[in-house]
Amino acid sequence: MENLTIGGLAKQAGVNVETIRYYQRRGLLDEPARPAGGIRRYGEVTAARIGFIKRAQEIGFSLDEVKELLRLELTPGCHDAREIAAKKLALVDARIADLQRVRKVLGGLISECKAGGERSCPIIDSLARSRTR
Amino acid sequence: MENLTIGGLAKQAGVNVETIRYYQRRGLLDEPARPAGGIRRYGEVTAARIGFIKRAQEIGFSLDEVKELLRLELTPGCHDAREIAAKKLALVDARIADLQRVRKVLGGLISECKAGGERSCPIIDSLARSRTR
DNA sequence: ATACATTCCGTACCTGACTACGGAGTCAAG
DNA sequence: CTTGACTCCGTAGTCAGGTACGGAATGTAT
Repeated sequence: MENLTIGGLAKQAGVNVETIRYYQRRGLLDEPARPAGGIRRYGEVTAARIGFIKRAQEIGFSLDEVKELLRLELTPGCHDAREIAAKKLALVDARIADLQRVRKVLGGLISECKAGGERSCPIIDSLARSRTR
Repeated sequence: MENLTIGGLAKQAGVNVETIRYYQRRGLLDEPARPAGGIRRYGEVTAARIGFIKRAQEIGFSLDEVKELLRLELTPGCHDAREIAAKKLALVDARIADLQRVRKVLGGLISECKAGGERSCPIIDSLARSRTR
């Protein structure tokens, strides 16, 4: 262990070297000490941590939130993590609702458009008029 | 008409002055000629155009797409606008599907979290483990 | 020992849609 | 005629999450 260079770590974790540096700057990963003018070495633990970050991102957490979750990893209890997740869930729900509204408008315009003759475009027309809803 | 200063236009259209300038730079609005060292004047047409832009943005078009739609406003026929809208609809659908997947994961974690005892947090645990499935 | 590959480090650049700033010019009111 | 508000114009900063660059140092293979 502690045998990976930053390049090896990046390969292992499936991310760009620059991304690792970026996470270090952001405080999501710490930088191991540099042995007297040599190069840093990393272990599996760090690779796992990057995995954690990436999985958390996938389910919608920002890097700041991931940082918080990583902090919580060390503290016992579930409460704070649950709160963060619940907040995120609410945002996701709201975003879905938004998009479904958009979907409806867009779908409506498109089918109007298909139905109509060639006179003028309902999509353009609808945008040109102030919203009647 | 053509009696509004940029500030008045901004107020009328409900946007920031800087936003109007920005739209001009982006080519969504044209800049009226400046009368010999004086200040530009704008009319209702421009306010309506800004409304068009804002409505199009609301239903998810990017400024580049809006620019395209504005261009299409002048050409007869519906085909191109419909194509842009259909592409956008597909993206929206895909995004909704993504978010619903996220929603499910997040909801699952939260309820696991509520159910479990105090031993360790299922949210953190799940992120710490490489994804099963 | 000489290439060549990597690392280190700071800094700049990218996307999208703005927002802010600063100095100079212009306009309307008092 | 001065004050204050507004416009004009270019440039720079913001957010997130990275990516890219460039020069110096270090590591590795031949």
